[in-house]
Amino acid sequence: MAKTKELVGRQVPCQLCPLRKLKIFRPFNPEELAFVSRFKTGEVVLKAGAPLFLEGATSAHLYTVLSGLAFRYKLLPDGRRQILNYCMPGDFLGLQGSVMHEMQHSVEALSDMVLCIFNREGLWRLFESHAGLSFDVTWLAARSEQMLDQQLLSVGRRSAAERCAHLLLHLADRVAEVGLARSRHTIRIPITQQHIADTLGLSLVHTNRTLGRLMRLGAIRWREQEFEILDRDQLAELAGDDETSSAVRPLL
Amino acid sequence: MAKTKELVGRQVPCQLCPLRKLKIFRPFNPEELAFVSRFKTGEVVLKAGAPLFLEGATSAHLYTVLSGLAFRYKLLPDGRRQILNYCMPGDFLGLQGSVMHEMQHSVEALSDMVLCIFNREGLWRLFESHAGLSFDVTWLAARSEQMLDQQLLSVGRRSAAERCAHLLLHLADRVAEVGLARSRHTIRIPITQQHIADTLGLSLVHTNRTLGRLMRLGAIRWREQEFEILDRDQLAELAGDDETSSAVRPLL
DNA sequence: CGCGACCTTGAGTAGGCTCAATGCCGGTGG
DNA sequence: CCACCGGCATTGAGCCTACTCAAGGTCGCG
Repeated sequence: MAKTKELVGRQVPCQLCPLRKLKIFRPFNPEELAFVSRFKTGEVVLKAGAPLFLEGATSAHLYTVLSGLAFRYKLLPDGRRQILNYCMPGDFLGLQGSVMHEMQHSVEALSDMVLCIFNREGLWRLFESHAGLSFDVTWLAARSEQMLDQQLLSVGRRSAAERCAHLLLHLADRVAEVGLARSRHTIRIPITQQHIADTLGLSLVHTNRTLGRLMRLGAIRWREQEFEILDRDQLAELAGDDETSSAVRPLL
Repeated sequence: MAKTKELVGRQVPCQLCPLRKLKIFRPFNPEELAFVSRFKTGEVVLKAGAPLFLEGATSAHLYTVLSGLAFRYKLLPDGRRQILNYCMPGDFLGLQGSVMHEMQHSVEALSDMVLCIFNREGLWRLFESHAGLSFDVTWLAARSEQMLDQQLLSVGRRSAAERCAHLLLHLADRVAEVGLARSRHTIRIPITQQHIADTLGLSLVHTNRTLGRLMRLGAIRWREQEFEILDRDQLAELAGDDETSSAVRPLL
């Protein structure tokens, strides 16, 4: 049986973290970098499909995604699943668990991933000693709240086609931000239509038909677990409201 | 013309804030209280229906709800509205605006309200000087993210009846937490069925019919802009998943 | 070669939507 | 004092979006 979760000792020192080179992340001063480096206790490697958090469990850890993708979701008792959002490199995970008693959502790897591990006590020390970094943590929390707001607007008030258009644009933008787009509009993420459906509050069948319609319109291309934006303007028009929220952000 | 927004100089000193007596709020030590008191720059009085924030505007202020209710919402260009959540006494508003460039959502008073005003720079001083309070701010952000998660699950995956049941329970619980329930289950909040509809991603007509069904089941009572929980168990059963998240929380 | 994961398509159903009209109530102006 | 109006709840009718059930296709893998 293949291991799905593997713990690795400290690997990349934060100072050399490849993510920091991206201009989307604000530069840290050496002192901050040193602290974050001490804050980090190791790395985990996750196989695609493996759980990182499970709803109801308590987690002593915080993570920053180094590479790979994941999604956050909740289940209803009868198995209906709602995907809340997607986690990309640079995202900081597990704050809810560190701050509340137990996890109120689950997280599952979408692709193989590597994550930095921090622990709760470290978070407390961070607040005690580094106002700037504390502010960063809060900033990140506010940002993810914003993304949830958008998602809620979509699911609550947009039609199926609008939702699809909006989600695909949003995903494409986020992927591009962290340098994962192979070209300007070609996105390769290991996502199935079932994921899309569970993200948008639609059924699988209807999602398939809606994507099919978008394909016939020439707006996108879909080929086994990967999609491509062909006509960004058309999608943006459909989506209605194209908030481009890509602001420079901290990376813990 | 009646004023809809009125600025008032400092009124209640935080040490005497009536909200602090509620056991749902964690006790602050005198030093913290003193700081928060300095952080506070005044109060606003809002008439029901008046806006507190408008999407796209920048706001220099943060607020804590002292009394009254509000709701946070987003609009689509064509006017469709999604209510994101409700704001109750003790809630801390405007963090997004303080932390990002501009507001990505609007807030409107549901009833007459009084709010404490803080300003951005104060927030920064808070982070610099009070690790505990900074942590509290983050805690509150994580909590509201959690509530959004729940709401998203509801809108994405629950049926109309389930959504209504869940929302009414949720509102009743929150109102009771801050001591606003007139009795164990009688909730009096100035909410219309249009608000419910916009919260749940349903049409007004369908919301009305669904509530009507709940009324005929004897689960709730609805009388002009106020409702009452008659059969909590039945509602909880319908809602499926009754997370009672009422944890002791900070009050800024 | 069979199986599992995923995408696709058809057919019938139903949950939820729109349009439209009615009733109630409180406020306002003549 | 009454007529009118606007905001809110309610109900009927018909439609359509999105759902369910079901089957079939492709591809990769053991």
